[in-house]
Amino acid sequence: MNEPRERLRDAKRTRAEILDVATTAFAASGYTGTGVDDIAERAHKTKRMIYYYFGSKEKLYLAVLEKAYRGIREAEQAPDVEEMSPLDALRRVAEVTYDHHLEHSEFIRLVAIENIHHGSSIRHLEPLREVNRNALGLLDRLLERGRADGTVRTDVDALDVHMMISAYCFFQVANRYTIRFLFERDMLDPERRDHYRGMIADAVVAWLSSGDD
Amino acid sequence: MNEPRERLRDAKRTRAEILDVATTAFAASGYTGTGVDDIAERAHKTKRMIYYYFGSKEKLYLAVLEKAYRGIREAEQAPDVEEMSPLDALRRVAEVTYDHHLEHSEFIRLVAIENIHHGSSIRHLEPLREVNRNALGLLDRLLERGRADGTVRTDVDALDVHMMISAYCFFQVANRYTIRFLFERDMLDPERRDHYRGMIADAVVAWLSSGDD
DNA sequence: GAACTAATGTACCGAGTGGTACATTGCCCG
DNA sequence: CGGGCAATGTACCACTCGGTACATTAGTTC
Repeated sequence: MNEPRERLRDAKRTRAEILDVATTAFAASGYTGTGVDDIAERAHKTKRMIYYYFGSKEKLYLAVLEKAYRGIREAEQAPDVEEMSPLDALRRVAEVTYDHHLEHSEFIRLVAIENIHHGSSIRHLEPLREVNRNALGLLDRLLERGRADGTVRTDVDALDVHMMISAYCFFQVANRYTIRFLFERDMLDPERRDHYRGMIADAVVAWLSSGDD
Repeated sequence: MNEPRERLRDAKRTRAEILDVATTAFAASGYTGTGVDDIAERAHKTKRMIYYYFGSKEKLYLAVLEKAYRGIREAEQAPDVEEMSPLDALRRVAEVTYDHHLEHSEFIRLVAIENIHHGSSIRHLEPLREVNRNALGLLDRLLERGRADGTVRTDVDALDVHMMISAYCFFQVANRYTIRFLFERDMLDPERRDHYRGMIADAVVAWLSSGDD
């Protein structure tokens, strides 16, 4: 019953709302394609507020990028796979990663945008490196177990596997539009989702369980 | 000895030079990130010429996109694999596709840019659909042969395979910058090229030769 | 070589955009 | 309750950028 009364001036809320709208806007239209005025209007704030809280368009974009990256890694619920066999676990990881990507297309678009700009912004987000490298820990342990019991090939590391899986998921989301136009197939069609999830899972398992001699 | 004398006014050459510079510029900085003045200057032409030959920035970009797409498919030297076993042939296709992507990063960036813009431009390039669908013919024949002799799983089609391979290659090129920063690994390092080429080749073969029952 | 047009150069406009100066008002604290 | 500052509103600037009007020159044609 202690609902905090709706205040007209709420720094934290204002800042957060701007950040949310900015995330959507940048993801939708790119950095240069998004106007500060647009963001202000869509957030029902004035442009003045954006500069008050973020200082510049560039810094706002930086805040968006950082929050998106942190959010994605946190949301990445490490599936409980420590009990499973390495290969079963890797299959599971592939499946979870697939769903995760499809549910966070906004983040994927931000990554694409950042790469278009040669990573000029992410460079300033040093702390993200740690966050990201840690994300490889789970894969690393699974591969190690698999190598130990002879079920997983020995010539690939955690990042290799991560790349294989992410590439597949990323591609479908990021290139949805050109694919749909050129091949008349919507990769995000819910009807086909099981098929595509199964594809990467099958590929990863088959690949990793095939010998490297 | 009949060198055509260097003319000061050469419509075809001027147009072609603008198109080349524009391709590089758009690929490097995106659509909104590239100014018409920049292109003009770097092509040693005047802005006036761009409008004379292309009509608008949008139409220039469209011309760039079309030329890039056509060029990439033509350069796609279909490897001579009709004599090989289906699986060997598919391995070869994966390897060739990998190299092809790495050598045409400009094109890949244009695709990424186009998807950032929701494919709003490629929509106007109807003829490209035909070109692209034809590119699947080779894969289709290989899969058919493989299914016939029982070496290839039956639950995937040519586009599925194309996606698997392209996704992997595209990802490494398109996301080079964020990957390099976050994981301190350059996916385009020549020293690792054989490893990464082998990875997708192994994965495709292992995947397609694994059963689907 | 005169005439005609394709091809090019120059100078400018108007809208949009990132950013800011200055005024104002709600909220908390004593 | 009233002062003081955090938070917000308004109006504006400087500049970029896509696009164009108009003048000019190189090539071609007869």
